Amino acid sequence: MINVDDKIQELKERCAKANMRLTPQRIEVLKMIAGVNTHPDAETVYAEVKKVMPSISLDTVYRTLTSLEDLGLVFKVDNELAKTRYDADLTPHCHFICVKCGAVHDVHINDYIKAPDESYDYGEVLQTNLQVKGICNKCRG
Amino acid sequence: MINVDDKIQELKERCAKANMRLTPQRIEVLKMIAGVNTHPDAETVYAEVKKVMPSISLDTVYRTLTSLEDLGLVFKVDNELAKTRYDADLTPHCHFICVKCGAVHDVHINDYIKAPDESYDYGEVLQTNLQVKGICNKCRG
DNA sequence: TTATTATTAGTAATAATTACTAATAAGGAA
DNA sequence: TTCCTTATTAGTAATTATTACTAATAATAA
Repeated sequence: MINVDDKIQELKERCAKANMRLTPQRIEVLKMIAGVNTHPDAETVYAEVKKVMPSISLDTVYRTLTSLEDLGLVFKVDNELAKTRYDADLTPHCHFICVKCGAVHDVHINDYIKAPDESYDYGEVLQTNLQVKGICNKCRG
Repeated sequence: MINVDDKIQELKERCAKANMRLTPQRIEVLKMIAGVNTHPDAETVYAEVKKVMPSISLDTVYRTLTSLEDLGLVFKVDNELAKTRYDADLTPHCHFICVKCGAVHDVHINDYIKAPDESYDYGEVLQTNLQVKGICNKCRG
């Protein structure tokens, strides 16, 4: 599990560097995502943060998630489900995604490569795929 | 590139087995996806199929894509973009996704593992991630 | 403390996808 | 082939995740 305090410290530094304000909304949203391993969607983040900050709006959560992504503190977990899921753990790792309930679990790549069948206990594997993301040559000009 | 005729043949067999009707809409939609390597979204499939079948509706395209997926003839390419992209090539392979324009290119896994930097010429890599999809233990009961 | 302006709350708008209904046509039976 | 049954379709309305807009608020620097 990642260290939430370290994460908030990083938020402070990156906001300062990017000339962005360190708002309690940003702190709470990041704290929430970094504190769980469930890879929550925007609505879930909203519901959780609302408990400690009842005035926060859904719009702010969406905007904040985008800001945190721009700052390189969280990223979107690719999935074919309806809702976008977020992860604050930036160390290289993979995900097991249940296509039925949408649960997202971390998978440790080295263990998985060594013994895909025994390395974890998440469920029945239907498909494994590798995504490489970047900027294509056309877009680089 | 996959053989479109073989793909249509498979559609016939699977429809028969699944008690689903072999409609011209299903044939045209599958033909379109199988005939390109651009991993089109629903709207693009709609626009293309409309050229040869002007009466087709967008709703039918969406339903047909789901049917073809259920039949195991196409699958959704995971991406964090707004629109879902489809692929009819079921042989194990990976994708390079441009986070700027949304272009999706095929990447051949063995080449990529051997020499990630030289194996292809799609663009600048920002992130590589592996997704494992399946049914989690909870959902299996 | 004050001023500047990025950020927020609240709400409206957008866009992808799904649901609904009457009409149509695929495919089996006669 | 022709007729029937009912899955499927076209057209449109509804839904749902996400984004945009605006006036009010509050984080930072002077």
